[in-house]
Amino acid sequence: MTLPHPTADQISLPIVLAVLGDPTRLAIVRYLASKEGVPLNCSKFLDLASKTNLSYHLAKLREAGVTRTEAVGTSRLITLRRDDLDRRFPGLLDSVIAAAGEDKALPMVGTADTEIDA
Amino acid sequence: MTLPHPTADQISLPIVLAVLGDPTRLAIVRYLASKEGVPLNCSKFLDLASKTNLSYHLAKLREAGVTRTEAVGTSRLITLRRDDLDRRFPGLLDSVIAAAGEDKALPMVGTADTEIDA
DNA sequence: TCCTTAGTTCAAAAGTTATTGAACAATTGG
DNA sequence: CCAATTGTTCAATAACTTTTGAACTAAGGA
Repeated sequence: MTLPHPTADQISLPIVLAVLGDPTRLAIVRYLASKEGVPLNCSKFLDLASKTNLSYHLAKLREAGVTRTEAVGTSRLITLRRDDLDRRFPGLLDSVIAAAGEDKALPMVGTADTEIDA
Repeated sequence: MTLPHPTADQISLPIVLAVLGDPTRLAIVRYLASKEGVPLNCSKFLDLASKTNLSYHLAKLREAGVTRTEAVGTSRLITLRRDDLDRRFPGLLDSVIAAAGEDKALPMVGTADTEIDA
């Protein structure tokens, strides 16, 4: 049940930049980076957008090669493709995440939510 | 005759990423970086797009704070806002330019042209 | 002054991306 | 099996972005 992902060398710079150029998706990536290593499921991001819209944005991130999505039961476990991105575009993800970390204008994940660490 | 530019602190990360997410604009930025220090005029980029369309893309770059545009006579001298971008988003421009440098899929500036160094 | 060069503006058309709601599928727990 | 949970798909619409051509401005040279 593996969803379609580009291989590392299929990842395109303009597509990655365009995909990260959306505030909702940038907020998702920032949150994924802040929990690096921990695979998160879609519901974590429900305060950013509707379920349907989230599905759309998470598909964009996956198709661009920014995230990896594993289907486990009815859940999707989402992780950052850090090694592939670092190999392909050294330093890019780090600088984007560092810059996003400072950004008060970006939507926040886990502010209206019950924030229970599972 | 100074055209409107955002101040350094008005430069927004998602807007910069979205603006760089267009292949034509990324090619412009790559070329500007390759000639860093040398202000270029719009005509340098005529093999990327029509005059009208270039005007549009160069305005996007300027409004996002990626480039600075000086009006000199009937020309516009365009430079990268490297210091402002570096201050605001350390490492970002460098990693984008390095990644773009390798990218064979991006359109090229100065391939069909008469390439006379003025 | 007239012509050319360099670039902008405007409105329309074309294309693309984002958002929505309703309906669907698949897994899991009771 | 039934119901709930988790997420997807589809079609429609809304909202933007890109591209175009024609008309324009502003400066500079003959």
